[in-house]
Amino acid sequence: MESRNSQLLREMFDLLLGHFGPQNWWPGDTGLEMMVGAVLTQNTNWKNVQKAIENLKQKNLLSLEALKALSLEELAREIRPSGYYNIKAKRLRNLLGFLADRYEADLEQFLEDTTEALREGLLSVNGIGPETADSILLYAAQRPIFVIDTYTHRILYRHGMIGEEAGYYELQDLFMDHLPADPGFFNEFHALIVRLGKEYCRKVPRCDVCPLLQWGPMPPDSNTA
DNA sequence: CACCAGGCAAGTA
DNA sequence: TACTTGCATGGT
Repeated sequence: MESRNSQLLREMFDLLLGHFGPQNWWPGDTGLEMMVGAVLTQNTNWKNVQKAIENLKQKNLLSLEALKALSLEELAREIRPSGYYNIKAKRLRNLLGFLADRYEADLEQFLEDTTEALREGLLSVNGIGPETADSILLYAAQRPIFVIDTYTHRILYRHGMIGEEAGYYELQDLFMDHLPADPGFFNEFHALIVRLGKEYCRKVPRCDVCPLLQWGPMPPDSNTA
Protein backbone atom coordinates (compact mmCIF):
# COMPACT_ATOMS: atom_id res chain seq x y z
CA MET A 1 0.00 0.00 0.00
CA GLU A 2 2.11 2.83 -1.28
CA SER A 3 0.84 4.84 1.71
CA ARG A 4 -2.35 6.79 1.99
CA ASN A 5 -0.51 10.06 1.65
CA SER A 6 0.66 9.15 -1.80
CA GLN A 7 -2.93 8.46 -2.83
CA LEU A 8 -4.21 11.67 -1.28
CA LEU A 9 -1.55 13.82 -2.88
CA ARG A 10 -2.09 12.35 -6.32
CA GLU A 11 -5.84 12.73 -6.00
CA MET A 12 -5.32 16.30 -4.85
CA PHE A 13 -3.17 17.10 -7.86
CA ASP A 14 -5.63 15.57 -10.32
CA LEU A 15 -8.54 17.51 -8.84
CA LEU A 16 -6.65 20.78 -8.88
CA LEU A 17 -5.32 20.36 -12.40
CA GLY A 18 -8.76 19.38 -13.64
CA HIS A 19 -10.36 22.39 -12.03
CA PHE A 20 -7.83 25.14 -12.59
CA GLY A 21 -5.84 23.83 -15.53
CA PRO A 22 -2.08 24.29 -15.93
CA GLN A 23 -0.77 27.42 -14.19
CA ASN A 24 2.37 28.07 -16.26
CA TRP A 25 4.16 29.60 -13.36
CA TRP A 26 7.44 31.51 -13.32
CA PRO A 27 7.65 32.34 -16.98
CA GLY A 28 11.02 33.88 -16.24
CA ASP A 29 13.22 34.12 -19.32
CA THR A 30 16.50 33.46 -17.57
CA GLY A 31 17.84 31.73 -14.51
CA LEU A 32 18.90 35.07 -13.10
CA GLU A 33 15.44 36.52 -13.57
CA MET A 34 13.93 33.67 -11.59
CA MET A 35 16.51 34.00 -8.84
CA VAL A 36 15.82 37.70 -8.51
CA GLY A 37 12.09 36.97 -8.55
CA ALA A 38 12.51 34.39 -5.80
CA VAL A 39 13.96 37.01 -3.48
CA LEU A 40 11.60 39.80 -4.45
CA THR A 41 8.48 37.70 -3.93
CA GLN A 42 9.16 37.09 -0.24
CA ASN A 43 5.87 37.82 1.51
CA THR A 44 4.86 39.83 -1.53
CA ASN A 45 2.30 39.60 -4.30
CA TRP A 46 3.84 38.35 -7.54
CA LYS A 47 2.22 41.16 -9.45
CA ASN A 48 4.31 43.69 -7.54
CA VAL A 49 7.40 41.62 -8.25
CA GLN A 50 6.69 41.77 -11.97
CA LYS A 51 6.73 45.55 -11.85
CA ALA A 52 10.09 45.53 -10.14
CA ILE A 53 11.53 43.05 -12.62
CA GLU A 54 10.15 45.07 -15.50
CA ASN A 55 11.96 48.12 -14.17
CA LEU A 56 15.23 46.21 -14.21
CA LYS A 57 14.61 44.77 -17.66
CA GLN A 58 13.74 48.06 -19.28
CA LYS A 59 16.99 49.57 -18.11
CA ASN A 60 19.02 46.52 -19.07
CA LEU A 61 19.94 45.94 -15.45
CA LEU A 62 18.97 42.29 -15.27
CA SER A 63 22.46 40.85 -15.52
CA LEU A 64 25.05 39.98 -12.91
CA GLU A 65 27.38 42.73 -14.13
CA ALA A 66 24.75 45.45 -14.23
CA LEU A 67 23.29 44.55 -10.85
CA LYS A 68 26.70 44.48 -9.25
CA ALA A 69 27.43 47.96 -10.56
CA LEU A 70 24.38 49.46 -8.89
CA SER A 71 24.60 51.08 -5.50
CA LEU A 72 22.29 49.79 -2.81
CA GLU A 73 20.22 52.97 -3.12
CA GLU A 74 19.89 52.65 -6.89
CA LEU A 75 18.99 49.00 -6.66
CA ALA A 76 16.41 49.72 -3.97
CA ARG A 77 14.84 52.41 -6.13
CA GLU A 78 14.44 50.03 -9.09
CA ILE A 79 12.77 47.31 -7.05
CA ARG A 80 10.57 49.66 -5.07
CA PRO A 81 7.21 48.22 -6.24
CA SER A 82 8.03 44.84 -4.74
CA GLY A 83 7.94 46.27 -1.22
CA TYR A 84 10.58 45.85 1.51
CA TYR A 85 12.88 47.39 -1.06
CA ASN A 86 15.70 48.32 1.29
CA ILE A 87 16.06 44.89 2.81
CA LYS A 88 15.52 43.15 -0.52
CA ALA A 89 18.22 45.26 -2.14
CA LYS A 90 20.61 43.97 0.50
CA ARG A 91 19.44 40.43 -0.01
CA LEU A 92 19.97 40.63 -3.76
CA ARG A 93 23.39 42.08 -3.10
CA ASN A 94 24.16 39.18 -0.77
CA LEU A 95 23.09 36.71 -3.44
CA LEU A 96 25.32 38.39 -6.02
CA GLY A 97 28.22 38.20 -3.58
CA PHE A 98 27.60 34.52 -3.04
CA LEU A 99 27.63 33.86 -6.79
CA ALA A 100 30.83 35.83 -7.15
CA ASP A 101 32.59 34.14 -4.24
CA ARG A 102 31.64 30.57 -4.97
CA TYR A 103 31.00 30.45 -8.69
CA GLU A 104 33.08 33.26 -10.15
CA ALA A 105 29.88 35.14 -10.94
CA ASP A 106 29.20 32.49 -13.56
CA LEU A 107 25.62 31.23 -13.68
CA GLU A 108 26.60 28.24 -15.80
CA GLN A 109 28.97 27.11 -13.08
CA PHE A 110 26.32 27.69 -10.48
CA LEU A 111 23.75 25.63 -12.33
CA GLU A 112 26.14 22.70 -12.70
CA ASP A 113 26.73 22.23 -8.99
CA THR A 114 25.05 19.46 -7.03
CA THR A 115 21.65 20.10 -5.51
CA GLU A 116 23.00 19.55 -2.01
CA ALA A 117 25.85 22.01 -2.43
CA LEU A 118 23.58 24.60 -4.01
CA ARG A 119 21.03 24.33 -1.26
CA GLU A 120 23.57 24.53 1.53
CA GLY A 121 25.22 27.52 -0.12
CA LEU A 122 21.99 29.38 -0.77
CA LEU A 123 20.87 28.89 2.82
CA SER A 124 24.12 30.42 4.03
CA VAL A 125 23.23 33.67 2.29
CA ASN A 126 21.64 36.22 4.60
CA GLY A 127 18.14 36.79 3.31
CA ILE A 128 17.66 33.40 1.67
CA GLY A 129 15.65 30.92 3.70
CA PRO A 130 14.21 27.49 2.85
CA GLU A 131 11.45 28.64 0.51
CA THR A 132 13.59 31.08 -1.45
CA ALA A 133 16.40 28.53 -1.74
CA ASP A 134 14.03 25.83 -2.90
CA SER A 135 12.34 28.18 -5.37
CA ILE A 136 15.72 28.86 -6.93
CA LEU A 137 16.53 25.16 -6.99
CA LEU A 138 13.23 24.22 -8.61
CA TYR A 139 12.64 27.09 -11.01
CA ALA A 140 16.09 28.37 -11.90
CA ALA A 141 18.08 25.14 -11.57
CA GLN A 142 15.23 22.76 -12.42
CA ARG A 143 15.98 20.38 -9.57
CA PRO A 144 13.21 18.07 -8.26
CA ILE A 145 12.66 20.02 -5.04
CA PHE A 146 9.17 20.68 -3.69
CA VAL A 147 8.59 24.26 -2.55
CA ILE A 148 6.58 24.75 0.63
CA ASP A 149 4.78 27.97 1.45
CA THR A 150 2.14 29.21 3.88
CA TYR A 151 -0.68 28.06 1.61
CA THR A 152 0.71 24.54 1.50
CA HIS A 153 0.81 24.43 5.27
CA ARG A 154 -2.67 25.88 5.72
CA ILE A 155 -4.32 23.63 3.16
CA LEU A 156 -2.73 20.40 4.36
CA TYR A 157 -3.45 21.32 7.97
CA ARG A 158 -7.10 22.05 7.33
CA HIS A 159 -7.45 18.78 5.55
CA GLY A 160 -6.00 16.89 8.48
CA MET A 161 -2.86 15.72 6.71
CA ILE A 162 -0.41 17.44 9.08
CA GLY A 163 -0.36 18.99 12.54
CA GLU A 164 -0.55 22.74 12.84
CA GLU A 165 2.96 22.84 14.27
CA ALA A 166 4.46 20.90 11.37
CA GLY A 167 7.63 22.49 10.09
CA TYR A 168 8.98 23.21 6.61
CA TYR A 169 10.88 19.96 6.17
CA GLU A 170 8.10 17.81 7.55
CA LEU A 171 5.87 19.18 4.81
CA GLN A 172 8.53 18.94 2.17
CA ASP A 173 9.23 15.32 3.03
CA LEU A 174 5.54 14.55 2.79
CA PHE A 175 5.58 15.52 -0.86
CA MET A 176 9.05 14.38 -1.80
CA ASP A 177 8.85 10.97 -0.11
CA HIS A 178 5.58 10.09 -1.78
CA LEU A 179 5.76 11.56 -5.26
CA PRO A 180 8.01 11.05 -8.29
CA ALA A 181 10.96 13.46 -8.36
CA ASP A 182 9.91 15.43 -11.41
CA PRO A 183 10.67 19.19 -11.50
CA GLY A 184 7.86 19.94 -13.94
CA PHE A 185 5.38 18.06 -11.81
CA PHE A 186 6.54 19.74 -8.60
CA ASN A 187 6.33 23.11 -10.32
CA GLU A 188 2.76 22.58 -11.43
CA PHE A 189 1.64 21.08 -8.13
CA HIS A 190 3.00 23.95 -6.08
CA ALA A 191 1.43 26.51 -8.39
CA LEU A 192 -1.94 24.77 -8.15
CA ILE A 193 -1.73 24.74 -4.35
CA VAL A 194 -1.11 28.47 -4.31
CA ARG A 195 -4.00 29.00 -6.70
CA LEU A 196 -6.31 27.03 -4.41
CA GLY A 197 -5.06 28.89 -1.37
CA LYS A 198 -5.66 32.28 -2.93
CA GLU A 199 -9.20 31.49 -3.96
CA TYR A 200 -10.53 29.23 -1.23
CA CYS A 201 -8.25 28.56 1.68
CA ARG A 202 -7.68 31.96 3.21
CA LYS A 203 -7.19 32.80 6.84
CA VAL A 204 -10.06 32.51 9.26
CA PRO A 205 -12.60 33.98 9.57
CA ARG A 206 -12.72 34.36 5.80
CA CYS A 207 -12.11 30.68 5.35
CA ASP A 208 -14.56 28.87 3.11
CA VAL A 209 -15.07 25.14 2.97
CA CYS A 210 -12.89 23.97 0.14
CA PRO A 211 -15.18 22.89 -2.69
CA LEU A 212 -12.59 20.62 -4.23
CA LEU A 213 -10.89 18.69 -1.47
CA GLN A 214 -13.27 17.49 1.16
CA TRP A 215 -11.74 14.26 2.35
CA GLY A 216 -10.57 15.54 5.72
CA PRO A 217 -11.66 17.67 8.66
CA MET A 218 -10.96 21.36 8.48
CA PRO A 219 -9.87 22.83 11.83
CA PRO A 220 -9.46 26.60 12.14
CA ASP A 221 -6.14 28.33 12.61
CA SER A 222 -5.64 28.61 16.34
CA ASN A 223 -3.25 31.53 16.29
CA THR A 224 -5.17 33.89 14.04
CA ALA A 225 -7.60 35.91 16.10
C1' DC B 1 -11.04 51.71 6.10
C1' DA B 2 -8.70 46.90 7.05
C1' DC B 3 -6.39 43.23 5.23
C1' DC B 4 -3.20 40.58 2.58
C1' DA B 5 0.85 38.99 -0.42
C1' DG B 6 5.16 32.41 -3.52
C1' DG B 7 9.48 35.09 3.95
C1' DC B 8 13.32 36.03 6.62
C1' DA B 9 16.24 37.80 10.18
C1' DA B 10 16.96 40.30 14.36
C1' DG B 11 15.56 41.36 18.79
C1' DT B 12 13.64 39.95 23.28
C1' DA B 13 12.89 36.98 27.42
C1' DT C 1 14.68 27.64 22.63
C1' DA C 2 10.33 30.14 21.54
C1' DC C 3 7.77 34.08 20.54
C1' DT C 4 7.54 38.91 18.64
C1' DT C 5 8.53 42.60 15.54
C1' DG C 6 10.32 45.13 11.35
C1' DC C 7 10.31 45.38 6.68
C1' DA C 8 6.67 48.47 2.66
C1' DT C 9 4.27 48.66 -1.74
C1' DG C 10 0.00 47.96 -4.29
C1' DG C 11 -4.42 45.63 -4.91
C1' DT C 12 -9.18 44.22 -3.06
